[in-house]
Amino acid sequence: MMVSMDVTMGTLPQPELSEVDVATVLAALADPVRLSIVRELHRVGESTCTALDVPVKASTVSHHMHALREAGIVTTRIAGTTRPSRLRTADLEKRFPGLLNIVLAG
Amino acid sequence: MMVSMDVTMGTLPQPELSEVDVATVLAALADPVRLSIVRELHRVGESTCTALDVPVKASTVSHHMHALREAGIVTTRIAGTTRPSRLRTADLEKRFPGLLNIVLAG
DNA sequence: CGACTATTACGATCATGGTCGTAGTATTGG
DNA sequence: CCAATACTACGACCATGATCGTAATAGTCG
Repeated sequence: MMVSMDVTMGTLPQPELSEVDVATVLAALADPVRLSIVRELHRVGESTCTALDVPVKASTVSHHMHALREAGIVTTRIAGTTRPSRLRTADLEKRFPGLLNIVLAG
Repeated sequence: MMVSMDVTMGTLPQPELSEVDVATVLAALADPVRLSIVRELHRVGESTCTALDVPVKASTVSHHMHALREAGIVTTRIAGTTRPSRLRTADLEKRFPGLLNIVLAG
């Protein structure tokens, strides 16, 4: 068995939050499945697509995660064959103050 | 000529903002035309559908205003044949603190 | 290498909703 | 009443995107 050689894995491509406009973020959040994904990520901290408890197929979850990533809402790191994602809480709060709280409160 | 008999005209049906869920508001705001309507309403205070400077036909503007009204974002009063609308700024700030500022800043 | 798992890419289907035109309603003014 | 204006209701068309199944890719374990 190999010891892990590099803890600093890469992340999937994601935009600078300063370059993301409001319309993109709102459109990404205007979906019930994606809203539940965001809330679950906030609750558990980090999760892969298959571990999420949403009523759609895995390929659909991947599609939604892609949309959330392109909107700057989540960041996804590469860990072996898995792609754990988590909310970009600090970045979002700086760019859109209060937005995350609004979404999580609902 | 008749003097106006009743300044207290009615308003078009609108929901209590406490009964509006986040998904509805986000979906209503996730459209470029509706975003520009919201921003213009904030700038001029109040406006009718035809007076708004948006690149769509009047019937489409009416459709969008209907969506914004059902989402609790605008209130529309009845004034003769016109229907001037304005943002429900205070209600929105109480229900979704910071949301309006995020939208208007973009 | 081969089996298994996690994920993504791709194409197909289908529902949602943005847009328009037309028609209908309501109010004002002549 | 008649005309004009503001708006809405309705139906039609069409682009977008949510969903799925399948296939392809990549890592892990033996």
